[in-house]
This record gives sequence, structure tokens and C-alpha cells, in this order.
Amino acid sequence: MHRVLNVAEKNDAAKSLARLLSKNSASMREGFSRFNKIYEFNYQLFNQPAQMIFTSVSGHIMNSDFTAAHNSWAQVDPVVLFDAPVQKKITDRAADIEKTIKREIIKCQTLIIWTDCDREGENIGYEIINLCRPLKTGLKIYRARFSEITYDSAVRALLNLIQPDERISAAVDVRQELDLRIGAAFTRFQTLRLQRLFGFDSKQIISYGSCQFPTLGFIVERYLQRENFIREPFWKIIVEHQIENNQFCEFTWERNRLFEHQPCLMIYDMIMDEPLAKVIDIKSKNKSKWRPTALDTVEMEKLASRKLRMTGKKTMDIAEKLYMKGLISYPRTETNIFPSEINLHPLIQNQINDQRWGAFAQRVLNDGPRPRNGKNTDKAHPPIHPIRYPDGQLTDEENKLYELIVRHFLACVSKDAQGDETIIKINISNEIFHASGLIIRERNYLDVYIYDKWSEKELPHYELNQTFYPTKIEMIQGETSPPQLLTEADLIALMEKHGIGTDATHAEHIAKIQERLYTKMNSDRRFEPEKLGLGLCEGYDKMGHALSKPHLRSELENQLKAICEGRANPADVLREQIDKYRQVFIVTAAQIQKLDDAMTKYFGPPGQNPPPPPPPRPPPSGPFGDRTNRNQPPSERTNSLNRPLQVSRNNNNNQSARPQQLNRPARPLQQEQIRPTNNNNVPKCNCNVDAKELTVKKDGPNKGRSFFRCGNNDNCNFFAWKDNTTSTSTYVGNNQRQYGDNQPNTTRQRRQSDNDEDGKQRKCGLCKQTGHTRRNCPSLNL
DNA sequence: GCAAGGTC
Repeated sequence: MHRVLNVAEKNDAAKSLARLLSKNSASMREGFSRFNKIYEFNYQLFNQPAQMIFTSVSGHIMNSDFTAAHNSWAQVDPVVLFDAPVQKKITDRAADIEKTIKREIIKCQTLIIWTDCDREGENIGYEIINLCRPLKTGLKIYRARFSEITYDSAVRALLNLIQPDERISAAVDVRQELDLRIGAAFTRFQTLRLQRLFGFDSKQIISYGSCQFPTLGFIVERYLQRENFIREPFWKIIVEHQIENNQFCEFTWERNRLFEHQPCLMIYDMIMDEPLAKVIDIKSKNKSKWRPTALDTVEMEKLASRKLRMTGKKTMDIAEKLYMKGLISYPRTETNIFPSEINLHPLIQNQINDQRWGAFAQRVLNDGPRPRNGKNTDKAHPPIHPIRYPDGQLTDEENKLYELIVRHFLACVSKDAQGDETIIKINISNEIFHASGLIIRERNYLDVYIYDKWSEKELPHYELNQTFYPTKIEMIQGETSPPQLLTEADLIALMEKHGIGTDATHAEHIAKIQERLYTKMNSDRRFEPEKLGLGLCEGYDKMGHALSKPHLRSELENQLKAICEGRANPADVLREQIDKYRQVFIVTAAQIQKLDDAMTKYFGPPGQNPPPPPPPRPPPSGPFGDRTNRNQPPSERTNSLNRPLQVSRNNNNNQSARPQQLNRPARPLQQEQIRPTNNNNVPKCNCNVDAKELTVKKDGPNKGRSFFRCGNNDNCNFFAWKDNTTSTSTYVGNNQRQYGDNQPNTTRQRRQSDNDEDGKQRKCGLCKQTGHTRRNCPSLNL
């Protein structure tokens, strides 16, 4: 009989495929590897009966390495590693698998490759082919292409067998060889040098890898952004309305905030002249809060990190255990679309007896499950979902992750939450403020998905065109705050965005750079670089090769894609990349002093052993504590600059009466206000007396900076930085500020941060709208 | 002793 050897990427896939195609009649026997069984059944293939033999590998069975001649770190110049011979060998772990395949192929006339239909899968396929082909002349070789492991897919694959794609496999060979050569050369070079000069332990490897270094680079970059952040003051106006029956409404300024004190004060002053508010718009609309999309690996890692405080590595380890126990589907998947073939009902049915979510599962069954799908598929695995309900004890951590997966799954197949949102806009002296409220109508998925919050906010009743006097109108000052250090979820998202690593390896790279002592997770579960990580990044950055940046890897990724699509020749790409990196290596070695200098900064001069501790780094903090960056949602903490201006209502219908104004600020003097009025450059305040010069005493970037306030016992709200008052004054504060062109440094900082990498249009410095600059900002035409 | 990629 025609015998066909079918080889899948892992035992689980071989088992499922055999079970599906045989309609549960496949027999099982042992191979040499206790993890990779052999499944057999008869099948009608190519219109003739065939004996199908299914077995598997466990991912790659081969590994690339240098030959023994280049193994010595001490005797081989690392630059030689760019050209030294590299050989692929069956790994020790795969020796048993190799024996099984070699024994089985002898009996067969046909080989069908069932590895995952991705780039690595194609390469693993060739590892199998190269093992089998020499053993059997005339062996027919096919590739089964399938998008998921279901009966229909498997049958379709057998009816449409194709040839394996050599180009895809070649792309992986290029990646492997480059990773090895570059990683080994730089790792040996920097490890030996830094051990010798800075006294690192001979066991401490200071590795370089094309994924681990950009990962470290993300952490260092964010850390430095935070260290170098210059806080900017801003001003905003808030409006409150307290109604008699204890109802209260706070209105937000449509301009959000201004980064200049004077325009804000001018607007505030105008508002205070005519503080009558008029309701100009009331909009109510349905609002949905979407249920989560089907769960893929990256999302699971991010969620577990955020909600369960579990590291990516831990998450994957536990997921692996749950998978091995048959509780969840395969945990390494890029797919967030449930294939139409998958029957969700029994999967939901499994959960209906659980105390915590059983009732919800029943509700989903009654309503009919409707998964919310994402947009990705790896054509190999379904989204992560529960397979069965645990019958034994799970550890605490297993329980937590299983719960997350079940709740996510049930949420995904249920319904979006529904609410009614109301937005009320008011106009006060042509300035617009708004308030929004929310009433949740149907919680739906929120009932099971305890990780999402949607808070209700009730608004008082307002009528269109109604007028009222706010009970409080206040101008307050706040300050921008530096971006936060990266969480693991942030880091994984960045890696994914820049194509660093794969869904299966993100967590490993993050674990690796901690093991290497380049970075650590602090008590807030955020990553901060260690001095070794800082020194490495700084040293290499000074050389200008961007080795700690993601671009090199992204660029390689593009070339690999070109190889896969036949647009590039693998040998050309390999040669070009090796030449490029050899050159980078040579230049790096030539200017290695730059790395030494950076390391010296953190570990003291070479030759000292053990290295001295680095100077202490004070954590960035300011008078307003940690807050979001100003590009992030405005949850800023503020302090009151002007005395709260209480506007009291003195009649009952919220209308007509003019508020009693207390402590009303004097009208600003506009430009005159900041004109120096004597030889000492002391301006007049709004009371027309010499302003009082003060110095910022609070810790923060403005500490030590001089400013002017009202010289008349704080009677007015005058404020000006001393270094903004004259064209000749030069301010040199702490080392974060140094400028002599009379441009407030804050402006420069803002430009940098506004010029974001997505190339969005620059916003006006005053009102933060696009389409004009601060010079012709409409807010100045008051 | 080095990388990154599969997987158990």
C-alpha cells in the first residue's frame, strides 16, 4: 500500500490532524521520542488508498553554530566570526525525533509537511525534508497548507497539496546566520573587554542580540526622556455649577489649557466681566463600550501583566502548563479571529456550572455567542480560549490565568455594554465649556469582564438656551509631567510595533535583559535601566550605529519579506548584511573608547576592581508629583494660581442676576506688564507698583528660577518669569536649562515633543489647535 | 560561555 509520512510541527498538531482526518479512528504507537507519538490510519489520497503515518517534531530540530575551530573566545578574533563557517546540526534534544523520522521515512513513498504555515514553519519543514530526502530516492514531497486545524481545513489541504517554498525557508536561514554571527561577535568582544577593564565577573556575559538590545533601547530611551523632561507650567479655567438640590456639575474648557499665562488671564478676565453661562448645546447619544477581541498571545501577556501583575515570562510558563493539562488552547498564537468552523457552544457550555461566571455563560448560550474578532491570523492556531473546565486542583497562579482566559473568552463572545452619553456645552463670554455624563443601560460583557471599568456620571438637568451663573470660575495652574517608565505591557506593545521578536519570544527577550543585569523591574512594576544597560546604550549611541534602536532589525525584517516574496535573492541579502555588520563591528572596535567612557561614567575608571557604585540618581519629581505627560489625557494635578473666584448665585432661577464678584483680578496690562521699568529690569505689576522678585524653592526643574509676583501684597495676579522679561537677560539654571536667546526653554522642549514620530501636524503653542501658530492664534484676538 | 527561533 502507498505509505505517506506526515510530519507536523508539534505532537499536538499531529494528534489533532490524525484524529480529524481519521474521524477518530487513528491508532497510536510510540516513537523514539516520548513526546512525539506516531498516529496511523488509512485514507483515500490521490484517489487511491494510502496508509497515513503522522508524527511530529518539536519546533526546530536543527541549530546553527560555528565549528570547533572558532569556539575559543580567547583565541579567535571576534571579527573573524563574520566569515567563519557556520554549520547546521541536529540538536541533542531532537536526536530521538530524528531517529523516529529516519526509521519511518524508509517505509514511505511520500512525505507531507504539516508544519505551521509561517516563516519558521517553512524552515522547519526543510529541516525535515533535508533529513528524509537522502534516505529515499524518488521520495515525493508535498506541503500541506492549512489555516487552522479543523476537519475541513485538513481535507482541503490534502486536496490542494503544494510544493514547499524554498524562498521562505531561505529567509529564515538568512536570519539565523545573521543573528548568530552578529550576536556572537559583539557578545564576545564586549564581554571580554568590559570584564577586563571594569572587573566584571568572568561568568557575567554581556551579550548583544538583535532583539535584546533594541528591547533594552526602549527602556533606556524612555528613562532618558523622563530624566531630561522639562516641566512646563500651564493654565486653565474651570467652571463649576452647584445647584440647590445638591446637584453639581463641573465644566471643562474646550481649549483644555494654555501654555502662556497672559492669554489665559486675558480670557479669564473677559469671562469674569460677563460670567453668565448659556447652554448652547445638549447632545445625547448611544455609546457602546466594546467587548474585547479574541485573545492572542501578545494581548494575553499585556493583560496578565496589567491585571494580574504577572510577568510575560511567568504568563507564558503558566499558559504552557494549562495547555499541557488540556484546559486551554495553544497559547502561542497571533490569531485574534475565531474561525467559523469552531463550534463555540460546547466551549461555553463547559463553563455554566462555575460559581463565578456560570450564569453569565448560560446567558451567552441563550443569546447565541457572537465573537468579536480582531484582524490577525497566523493561519495555524485559533485565538486562546478555554478547552475544558478543570476537574482537579490548580495552583493559585494557574487559577488566576485560567480565570482571565475564561472571562476574556466569555466577554468576547457576548455583547458590548450600552450606555447613553450626554454632552452639555455652555458659552461664557464666547468661551466654550462642556460637561459629559453617562448612564449605563446594559452592562452585558462588563458583568463577566471584571478587568474593565465603565463609570456612570449623572448630570443635572439643563435646558437648551438656559442661562445661569456658575458658582465658581477659577483659573488654575498646573504643570506638565514626564512620561512614565515603561511597564511590561508597554514594552511588549513597542516590541510588537517595531517587529522585535515574535509573540512567542517577547517575554524571553525581556527576561534575558534582566538576567544580564541591563535592566530591572522596580517596585512599581516598571522597567528602569541598570547602570550596565545605560552605559552600553550610551556608548553605542555615541558611535552612531543605532545598535540599540529597532530600525536595524526592522530593516532586516523588510529584506526577509522581500526574499519570501521573491523580490530579493537570499545570498545577496546575506552578503550585504554581513558586510554591513562587519563594517559596523570594525568601526565599533576602532572607537571603543566611547563605550569605555560611557562605562566609566557609571563604573569608575578602568582598572578598578570591584567597580565603584555610580553617583545616586534622584528620581524625577516636581512640585506636583508624578502625572501624565501633557500629550496624554489631562488628569493633571493643579494648584490654584489666582485666588478662587467664588461667584455666588443670588436668585433661585439660576438666571438674570449678576454674580457678586470677589477678589476680581485687575485687567492685565498685556505687553506693558512684562516691560522692564527700571535699570534692574523689575517690571510693574498690575497694581502699577514694582513687582516682587521671588525664587522657586520647590524641588523640580524650575527650582532656583526667579519670577515676579504682585508687589502690592499679592493684591493682583501678576506673574512673570524673570528670564522672560528682557531681551538681554540670560538664565542659566540647573543643567537641564541653559539658554541665552530669550526663548523660554519650555518652548523648545514643547516643539520637540509635539513633533511626534507619526508626523502629526504641529499644534499652536497657546490653544493646542492645529492650523495656525501662536503668533496668529485666535485666542490672542480678544 | 555568544543569537533568535521553534517547542515539551
